[in-house]
Amino acid sequence: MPPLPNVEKYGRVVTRFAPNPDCALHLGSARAIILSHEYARMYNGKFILRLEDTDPRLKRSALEFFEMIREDLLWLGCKWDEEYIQSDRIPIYYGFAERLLEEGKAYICTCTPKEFRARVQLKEPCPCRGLEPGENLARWERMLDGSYGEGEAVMRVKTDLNHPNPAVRDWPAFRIIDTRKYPHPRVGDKYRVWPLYNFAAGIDDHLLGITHIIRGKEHLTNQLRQEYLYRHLGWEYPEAIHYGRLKIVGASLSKSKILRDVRRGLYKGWDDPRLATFAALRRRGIRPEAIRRLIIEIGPRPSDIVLSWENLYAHNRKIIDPEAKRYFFVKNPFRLLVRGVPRSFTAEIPLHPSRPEIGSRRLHVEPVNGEASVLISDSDLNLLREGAVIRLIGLFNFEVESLEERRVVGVFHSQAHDEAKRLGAPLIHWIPDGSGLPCKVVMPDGSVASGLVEENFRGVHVGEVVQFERFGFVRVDGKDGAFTVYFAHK
RNA sequence: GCUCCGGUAGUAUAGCCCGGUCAAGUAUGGCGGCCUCUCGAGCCGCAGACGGGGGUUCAAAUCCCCCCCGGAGCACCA
Repeated sequence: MPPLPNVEKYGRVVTRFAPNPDCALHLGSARAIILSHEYARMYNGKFILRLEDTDPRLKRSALEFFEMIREDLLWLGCKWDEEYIQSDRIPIYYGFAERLLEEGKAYICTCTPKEFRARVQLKEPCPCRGLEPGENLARWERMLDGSYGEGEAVMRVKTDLNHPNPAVRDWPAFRIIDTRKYPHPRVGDKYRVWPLYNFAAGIDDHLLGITHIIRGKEHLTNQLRQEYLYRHLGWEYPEAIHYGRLKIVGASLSKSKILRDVRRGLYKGWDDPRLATFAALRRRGIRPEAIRRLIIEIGPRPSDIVLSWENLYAHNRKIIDPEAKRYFFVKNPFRLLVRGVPRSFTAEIPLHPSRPEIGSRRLHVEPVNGEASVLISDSDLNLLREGAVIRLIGLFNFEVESLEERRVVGVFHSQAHDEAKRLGAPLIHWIPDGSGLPCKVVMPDGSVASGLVEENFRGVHVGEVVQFERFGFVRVDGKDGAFTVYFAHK
């Protein structure tokens, strides 16, 4: 990662991650989290988690997300040194509001948004802008005591009406929310005047001693706005780094969309494999370290990017490949009868091809009247042309005799693997007929593949990531009755 | 429309500030080969990019201008 700017100016680097707990976290937040955490770690600094739950109405936070966010951060390996929740800090914001009002640096505006916008477009002040501090304080009191209803008054921070960007002119800092109608999940209707993002975040970044803000570039104009607040208060704005927007092919990283579609039941939950939430990635067997490496590789550049899933999978594969045990999973089992099998065979196959020390698994085939029956995946049927020699991995080679509607019939050819090599015979996986544990594989697109996994699979524990040979890496999700695994990637 | 930010191979990233060593490095993906009793891993090789146009300069991915394209913001959201 590139060095942080002006580190020497500050005693200790302090970064923060400041989400609104209104949805499950997803890959889109990964940059803010991991970069902030990683930089803090790199400079031996401090990483703060700040929950920004200051909108009880439109982007309403929910208790379940507070906890989900903490879980995700821990899972990602981003332990925070301090935690703050903005709904606990309302009186602090009120204090600064009053100070600004007293000093004539903010005013209470009772114009309608439309009126205000029209004026500010023309760089003209609204009538409220010239009010005396006394009157402003009185109006502020009326906001607090309920004399003003929702939408009837806002506090605005004075900026520059000539600012080229109309969006930074006298921006709103507090608004009224009828919390009896829209109670806040943590503090109910205790407050009816709530700070807006730029006020709360601006105040907190200073108060918490944040030295480096790492956030998306959609906040670029927010920095402009907040700089006025800092000037009013005599503070110095921290270093701010704005990274570009991150997308990943085929997944929506829009909180509101995810929220809506989960609520609608389009998805099975926050960890539906079609989602790019951390919960979903976790369930699929994506390791946090893979996400961390990916994000660090991407860095804090300001350009927008569209990630390919392969970018993530490649990192993950490097992590899980050395530890994933190998098993045979036969998707949509199809019967293969091999005639002329001279005796019984036991295949002994290592649990991991490059780590023989961790042991092996055995599959036994007992012919009846010289006929051995095994199950193979229907996806291998295209390899079985009449006359073709095929090797059943670890077992023996056979020659295809005939393809029937419900089974393939072959004849024993030889046992040696070398013989298969010599003939260039394809290798396919299999399980003994009559064995196998039912297993469902939940794919990233939400579809489900089913089949049988070899009996040796019985010992795996939930959460383990294994490789189904010639199929892909999967994470064991459940083993009550039938097995359920989630597909990670090839 | 206005304000701002970006554009290096399929994807991601290095280089850009401080022009030459960049006929552009790396990872991943693709292709080919080797190896391996997996379509995994590993090894070797191949193909693949400076958005376009001008200018400055002995020399430009790097500096300047114009254009094109992409994105963000323009909320009593965060």
